[in-house]
Amino acid sequence: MFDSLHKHINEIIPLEESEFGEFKSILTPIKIRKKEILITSGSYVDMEYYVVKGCLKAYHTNEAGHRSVVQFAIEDWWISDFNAFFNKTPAKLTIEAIEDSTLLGLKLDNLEELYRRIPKFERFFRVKTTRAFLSLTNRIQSGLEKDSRERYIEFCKTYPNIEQRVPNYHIASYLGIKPESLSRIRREVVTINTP
Amino acid sequence: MFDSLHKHINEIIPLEESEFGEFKSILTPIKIRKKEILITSGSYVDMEYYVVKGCLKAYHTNEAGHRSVVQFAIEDWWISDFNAFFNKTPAKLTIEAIEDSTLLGLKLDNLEELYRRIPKFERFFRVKTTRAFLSLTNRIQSGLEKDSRERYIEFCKTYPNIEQRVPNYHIASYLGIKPESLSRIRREVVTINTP
DNA sequence: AGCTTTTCATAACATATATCAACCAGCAAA
DNA sequence: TTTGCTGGTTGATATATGTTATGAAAAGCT
Repeated sequence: MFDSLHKHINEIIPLEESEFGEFKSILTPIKIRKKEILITSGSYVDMEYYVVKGCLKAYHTNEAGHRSVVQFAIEDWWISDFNAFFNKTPAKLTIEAIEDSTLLGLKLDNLEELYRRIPKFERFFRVKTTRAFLSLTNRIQSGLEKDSRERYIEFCKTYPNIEQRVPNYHIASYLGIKPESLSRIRREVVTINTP
Repeated sequence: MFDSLHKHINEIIPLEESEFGEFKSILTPIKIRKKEILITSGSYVDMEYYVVKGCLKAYHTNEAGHRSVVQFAIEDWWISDFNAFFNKTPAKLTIEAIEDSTLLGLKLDNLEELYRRIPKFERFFRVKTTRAFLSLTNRIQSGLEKDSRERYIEFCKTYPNIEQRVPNYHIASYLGIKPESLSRIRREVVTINTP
């Protein structure tokens, strides 16, 4: 249950066994079935979640009722409505399991207490957040200068494991296009690659 | 010169005078004139920069030579090619002054050393990075679900001080549209607001 | 002041994507 | 078996944005 997380942290900050033990003690294991809701839009968000096993999506619903997938998460990723989590405001996102999933929940209060007790964790999360920030800058850059086909191809290369697991209409939503458009793009891309 | 930065940090982490003194000692004051290049695409990036006074843009140039503005920076913001800075890889962005500017440069090595000596700074930059991450999630969400007009209006509301200072074609580029499209949008928006 | 460059605006036409509607295959539930 | 649901595809048309070209006002420079 905790092995993948231990490894995940150790790749950035080597930990004593006891330090990881302290971390473990503030985590809440959670099981969630496909289609169940982890975070409901409008509610307060007291945890961020590490994905041990499974696949989830975070989506936003606008005034017109249209949904956009803001984030996917699979094994070894963190997911939450981070805005709501860090600012203690009501969630604007909904988070739903795409597959049966196993998570480890981490509360903000416990995290801040952990930072005080073991500063290594402050470093770990600084590094993680920096990397997350950098990957968002890349996503924004793609959105600015690439057309839909290029973004789709890039998505397949960057996240082959996600592309295999989630329905195409979720990917379309993540790319900011309609499923019909993605279908047409896929037809062209597939045709080009199969002579 | 250092007052605004001192205040900027103190709003997140109250510092002893001596702690800020240590920070000051690793900063490099830099003056740059309008249109001068701060970071050249392809070069290595040894600093991130705090803007004391002025206005700059970070843009990416694609294979076809088209440029997209990835970031603006005005007083109290940080700017760099953060990907190149943190990963010690060649810059993919160009950073150019839009106005004569005064900056404070911070080297990665000095920053990491500072983290070891005064852990408060690790906390400060964790918090700053978290906020930067959150603001990028908002920008991505806007890109997914809003059309160009809405994104332009949102930009004007969020960054009125930037909208006043930079030419419209820079804003168009930041929004991922062509200046001609922004011109059309502005005509409609202005018409609606002036009966 | 006079000249050049920058910035913004406009128009006509081209293209990509959205929209709307219909359809189909696979599959699970009844 | 039928039924309904999910995920995907296709076609006709509408709309938004890009492209190309032109011009004019504003700003900067000598």
